[in-house]
Amino acid sequence: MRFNQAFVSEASGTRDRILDAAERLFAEQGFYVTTLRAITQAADANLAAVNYHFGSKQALVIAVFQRRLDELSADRLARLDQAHARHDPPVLEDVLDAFVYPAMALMGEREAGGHRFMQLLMRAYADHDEALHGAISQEYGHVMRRFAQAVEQAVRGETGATQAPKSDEIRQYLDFLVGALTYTMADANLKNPRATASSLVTFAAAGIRSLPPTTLNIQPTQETAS
Amino acid sequence: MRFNQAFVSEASGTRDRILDAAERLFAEQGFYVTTLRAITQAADANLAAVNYHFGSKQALVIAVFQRRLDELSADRLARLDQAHARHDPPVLEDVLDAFVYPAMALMGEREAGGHRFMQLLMRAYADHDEALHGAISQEYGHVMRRFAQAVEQAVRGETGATQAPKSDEIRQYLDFLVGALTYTMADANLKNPRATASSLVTFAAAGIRSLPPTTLNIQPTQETAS
DNA sequence: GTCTATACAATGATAGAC
DNA sequence: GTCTATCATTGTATAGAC
Repeated sequence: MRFNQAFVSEASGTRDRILDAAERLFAEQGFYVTTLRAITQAADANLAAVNYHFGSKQALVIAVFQRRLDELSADRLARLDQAHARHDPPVLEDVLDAFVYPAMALMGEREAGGHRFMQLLMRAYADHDEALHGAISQEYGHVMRRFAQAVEQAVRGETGATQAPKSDEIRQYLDFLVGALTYTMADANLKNPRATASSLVTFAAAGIRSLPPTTLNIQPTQETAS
Repeated sequence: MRFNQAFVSEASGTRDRILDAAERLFAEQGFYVTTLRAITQAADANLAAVNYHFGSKQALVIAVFQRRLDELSADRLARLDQAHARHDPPVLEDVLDAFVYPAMALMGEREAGGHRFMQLLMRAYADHDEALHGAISQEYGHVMRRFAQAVEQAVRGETGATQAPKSDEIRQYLDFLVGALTYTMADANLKNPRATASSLVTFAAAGIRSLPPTTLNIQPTQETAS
């Protein structure tokens, strides 16, 4: 429904200019304090252009967001494919690294605006904004499903057994990983992202391996001392 | 500097009414969308009363926040003391449970507003608000230090060795726990908080136990399959 | 000291001309 | 598609009543 858009080469440059300016300003100042007037001024566009192209400020936020999120998801899935190619049942650490590394890579890339995106991700989850939350979980759902599948294969491959933890539990443990990752990477004072990401993979791998196989009633003794 | 405040029994009821109304509305709608006019109207107070008693909307947010946070911290520390009383070097799971349980308990308590507080916590970390972030980390810092200490004792007690993982690494792994906890509990669709909290303790305990002791150069082989 | 009424600048959004 | 003009609403500040 937007054929003209693809036809004209530099047609609606304003839309992209607004998108770029918004991303930069959101990263520098955050959603709330960044005004549409500041965005349009930086983009050399008119105030009303935002509402024309995106409908609302919230819609602009989602648009800016989704662009990065697509990038992140693509990077993760590519690395997951690599992990699969390396070993038939993938190594658990490789799978987790495929999930964690791309997020960490965002930290160093852009001009000091990497961790801002993680903050935006946190805010997206914290917000009651159903539209934003829905847009993210739709994209995220697909990725998470593939990673949960890969983790299940990895765990089953390790034990050599046909039994593996239930999918629901694996999904939950992946949620733990997402939480730890998002929270940690959102820290503005994070010193060594690379080392932190590595630690997180070790941490999560140990946690996932602690999952008991399905329908296995034998449990390790809880009492440890004295 | 506020002696009259303590003297008069029901003196400034408006301040508390505003605090209560703000908490409820923030929980229901979030920081951003909740206007001061809506708060003062719900509190049956005048608009200007907010700025008189708190100075600004941001200061009100912090005040609302700190009230719950103090409650949460006190609960956690009390349970940590219980864990210490149970075993001399505390059991790792007990320590982690002392940290996780109070947060989970918030979910069921208040009239469907429990998980909202966790969302507010996430939002606080996601926000670029330095004042809010500072107010939280100041309170949290003390608590986290005590828990890191307890975890170190627990791990050292398990191995029986005098060596334990470095404090910095333990602190980092606790950050992972905080992230996973906050993220998970902020989910509005969380079905079984109790079971989730239990899983999280198991998950984190395994992760922490995977930490290598200090100055130990021997590392486990990364290659797993074939 | 506590509270109220009122005013102010800035914001997101919209309508209509071009 | 773009722009100007305009709107209602927001957080905040002030003057003054009790």
